[in-house]
Amino acid sequence: MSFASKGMAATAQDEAYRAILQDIRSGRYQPGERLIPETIARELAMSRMPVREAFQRLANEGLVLIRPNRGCFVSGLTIEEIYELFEIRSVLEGLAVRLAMPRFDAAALAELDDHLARMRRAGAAGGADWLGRHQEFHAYICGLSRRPKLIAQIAALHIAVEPYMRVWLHHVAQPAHATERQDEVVEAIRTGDAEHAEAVMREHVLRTAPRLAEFLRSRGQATGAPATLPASAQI
Amino acid sequence: MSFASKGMAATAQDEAYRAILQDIRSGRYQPGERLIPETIARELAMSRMPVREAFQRLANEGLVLIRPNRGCFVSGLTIEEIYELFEIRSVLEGLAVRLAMPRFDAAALAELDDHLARMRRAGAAGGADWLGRHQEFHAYICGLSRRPKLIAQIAALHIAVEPYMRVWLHHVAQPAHATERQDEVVEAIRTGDAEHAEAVMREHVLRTAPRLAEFLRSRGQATGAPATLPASAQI
DNA sequence: CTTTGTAATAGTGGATACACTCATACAGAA
DNA sequence: TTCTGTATGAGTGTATCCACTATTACAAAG
Repeated sequence: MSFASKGMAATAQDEAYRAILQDIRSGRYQPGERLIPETIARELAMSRMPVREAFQRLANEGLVLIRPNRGCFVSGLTIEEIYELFEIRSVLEGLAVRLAMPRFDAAALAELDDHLARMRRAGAAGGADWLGRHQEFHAYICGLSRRPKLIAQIAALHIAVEPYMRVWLHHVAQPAHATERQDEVVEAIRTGDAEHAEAVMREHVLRTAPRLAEFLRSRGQATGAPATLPASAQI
Repeated sequence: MSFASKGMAATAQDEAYRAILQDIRSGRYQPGERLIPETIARELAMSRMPVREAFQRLANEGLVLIRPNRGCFVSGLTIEEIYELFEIRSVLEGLAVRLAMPRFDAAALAELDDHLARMRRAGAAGGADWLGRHQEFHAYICGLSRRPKLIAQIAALHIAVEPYMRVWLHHVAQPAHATERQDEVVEAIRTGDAEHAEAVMREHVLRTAPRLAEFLRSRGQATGAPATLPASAQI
């Protein structure tokens, strides 16, 4: 399983949330695009109200920006913000792998190898679902940390950059799946040294950022104009 | 400034959010307690709708748990969950201080000393607002990282444990403000060694967890019964 | 042609209304 | 007495409605 939410939607609001999330992740709704509750409500055969509440949730996760009285916009990330998300994810996934270390027995290591194989296969097959496999790989490691909140936060970070990763992987000849070295992570885990695994994971996560940034800069397009306020922003 | 949100509430929903948040942080609403929209709405002189939307936001931040068709409950944290939050915060604040390092000039260091002094003063005066001062100290350091999302996440983590910290500080003879060594953090920052400062900050944050946990265990009370689902939970 | 004021319209936030779910209390059966 | 089924009421989720805001288009004045 990757970073997709499980279970069935119990409520209309939940249904709306999943639908919109899906459309943002897939890129159907572009950064900067305005989301009109009425339209979406009609599409999903419900009223505007549950859609509004779905907007709230998405806004809290930073995927959408609600400007009071102005509407709801898919939040575009600046390159700096993308960097920031990678920085945060690097330490969180570092923590996750460190905490997961005691649970890497032979079976888990075998599972890891399976994930590597699946990723390689997906990469060779054109890379269409490489991104999903890659997320599954990370999700599996994080899952072994047995820290629900940590896992949720990491998932949210994966999702936030997903649209950008998607265009990157789609438009570029030698994207991540050719050059990323997940096996380094597995190798580090195999040593059994938690500190080392943490350091390698950090490095691994961070490595993607500059390359993605460079691509987005080259397209000039990275930055969805309206800056995204981090919802529960404080200080 | 500590981890309080700034600005005026633009919308009723925002007003509700702030009011409820405040009451959870202060402990007026106890973990496990059920929040009834109608009641709160009456208190705030508005309808139940903006209150519901505030619930959504709070649920995403993990402060409240919405059970479909069952109502909204202040989420109690188990001791394990509290540990988890400290773990997460330790790596995030470690990252923050590392990124902030280049901005610690003489003026910033002086400011830091001011914060230390304020904390000591608050501690000596009985500790009533020590917690606030302590949060301000951390907020100042994190602020210098210039990473809005990172700052927001750290703030959310501070807030989540705040109710527990509050009872601890209130009920215990020698709480954090007597024994915590914030000066170690400042010392580490003064060395100019980013890696070192990160390590010390991590250690510093983690140190509180076992003592808080012990207190809560002794009261038997830590765990608000209904487990808190991490909102955007995935995998 | 540009600028500024105004009207029309689309869209937002909030209040109310309604149907359905769940919990509790109670009555009747075992 | 205990168990089970039912009724009742509180509370939730969604739809609809209304008032207000913002934006746009357009017209009049410079």
